[in-house]
Amino acid sequence: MKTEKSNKKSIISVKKSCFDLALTLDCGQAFRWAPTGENEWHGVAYSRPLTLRQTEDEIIFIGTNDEDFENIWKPYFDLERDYEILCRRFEADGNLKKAVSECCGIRLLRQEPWEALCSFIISANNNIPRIKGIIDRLCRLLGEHLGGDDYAFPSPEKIIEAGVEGLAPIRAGFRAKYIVDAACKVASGEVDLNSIFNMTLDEGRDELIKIKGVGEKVAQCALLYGFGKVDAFPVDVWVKRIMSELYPEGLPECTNGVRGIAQQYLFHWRRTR
DNA sequence: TGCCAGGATGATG
DNA sequence: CATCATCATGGC
Repeated sequence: MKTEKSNKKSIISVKKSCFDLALTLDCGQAFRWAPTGENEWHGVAYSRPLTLRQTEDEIIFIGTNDEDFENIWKPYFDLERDYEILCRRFEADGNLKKAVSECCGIRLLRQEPWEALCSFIISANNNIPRIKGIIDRLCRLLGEHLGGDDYAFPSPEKIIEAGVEGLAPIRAGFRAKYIVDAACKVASGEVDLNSIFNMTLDEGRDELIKIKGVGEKVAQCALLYGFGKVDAFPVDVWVKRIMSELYPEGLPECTNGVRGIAQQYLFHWRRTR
């Protein structure tokens, strides 16, 4: 992945290689990106608004600067990982080869731990369009206004301040009390998110399921999307079907160490057919 | 109307 | 250890 930086107007572009905006931003791993035009998307992460545009052979980052690109967006879009090689690896398996042929271009997003945790608490027994709606209302209600139509993801403190009753307008249903419980345990340090970066998958899972509403699946999603643990393996209804139909003996060898990324390809491939 | 959606929980067999 | 009702909401 080569990076071309232009000195003018804080526009940065990267060579498009296994990087498709629609696939990456709308494959069920993040919920705060929306299309704003032909091959153009806008969203907020780490309290930074960003617009992205996709051309024939490159992805253009609009509204950022060199520092944020290096510190925020490079890790966020997993730009250091060679997805060409990864896709070759996956092609060793017949089913994954089909998924890669249709979904090559998905990159695994490294989101904020707290936002990823909350997002997947909200995802419980829910569908993607409504998850997006609830998170959007949550950010508008309690998130810092960043100008324009952009809001940051609210801090645990703001959510505690609102309480379950205060969250009523976001219409999260039974999940509201889980969001507040997560906020309390994170704010008090009972659950230390930063320490999870240095934990094994099992240790991280045990830490996260202290929170009400966080079970095996939500914990694995948080580890995968919020902590960069690409071997975490969330199993939802779709992946459950894939595993019982395609891999009754377990995942193939070529997914070792990056099971979460393989899962993302399989999940999206299966869900969109 | 009934069913489904990136589930967790507590009770029951 | 496997199964089940319940939790609330919007889209179809």
